[in-house]
Amino acid sequence: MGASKTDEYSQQQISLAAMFKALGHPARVAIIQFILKAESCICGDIVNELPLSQPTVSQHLKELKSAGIIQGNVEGNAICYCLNDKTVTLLKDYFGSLIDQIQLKNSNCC
Amino acid sequence: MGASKTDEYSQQQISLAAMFKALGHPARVAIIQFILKAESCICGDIVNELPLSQPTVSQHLKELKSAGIIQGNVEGNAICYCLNDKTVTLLKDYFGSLIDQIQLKNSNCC
DNA sequence: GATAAATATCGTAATATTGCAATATAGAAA
DNA sequence: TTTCTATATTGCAATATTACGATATTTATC
Repeated sequence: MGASKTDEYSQQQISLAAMFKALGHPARVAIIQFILKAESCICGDIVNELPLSQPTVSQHLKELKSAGIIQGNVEGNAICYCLNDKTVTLLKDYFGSLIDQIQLKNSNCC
Repeated sequence: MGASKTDEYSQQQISLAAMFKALGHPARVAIIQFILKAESCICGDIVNELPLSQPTVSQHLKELKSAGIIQGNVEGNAICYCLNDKTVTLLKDYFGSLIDQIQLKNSNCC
């Protein structure tokens, strides 16, 4: 097949996986880090920072955006990309509760 | 092309992305949650829990293992899969520092 | 050793991802 | 309205992922 059986999992599992997947590429990690580090988050600056062509960066931005991790706003004839605080909070909470469970259990039985 | 240009990123970006990628599938999120929830982490129990065939589950386990997120130990003629605390701690620290930066900046400029 | 049970690997089909050149679109400025 | 600049989309090739049946491997038990 090749397609994943997304109808067999909980909604929480699906969205958690989708957020992780969006972060699961070095270019996209680099984009997030750049947005955090830089003064501005203008698309063109991100393109200049990464070792990828403009269309490829645009595609990665689109993926981060459709996963809800970033958002883009028109700013003159450029686009300003920023983190979507709501999704980041959600991810932090999901991930945090996983970590809490791990630490409660000290669960390495092997 | 299709292959990612992994030689163009920092080691930290590459490993962070690899860990996120390993978690970026609902089946693998479900596996982690099951290992956390269940008393045991026997491979066969995971296979029974998931809506996937044994070979497919085995493949997902292999991916989690090669990303360092879980480890497997032989236990009789079964295999006991558990979280790898070291990697989980690493992931938590990486991710935590991302979150810290986000909260310091309150960085949505758009 | 032979058999059974648990897990891994192989082979392969279907689909998704990654990357880029070429082109399209949108807004600013002339 | 033409032109320039910034970004998005399209089309396509290369590669990776997902899934499973068939089969191999491993370990326990007889």
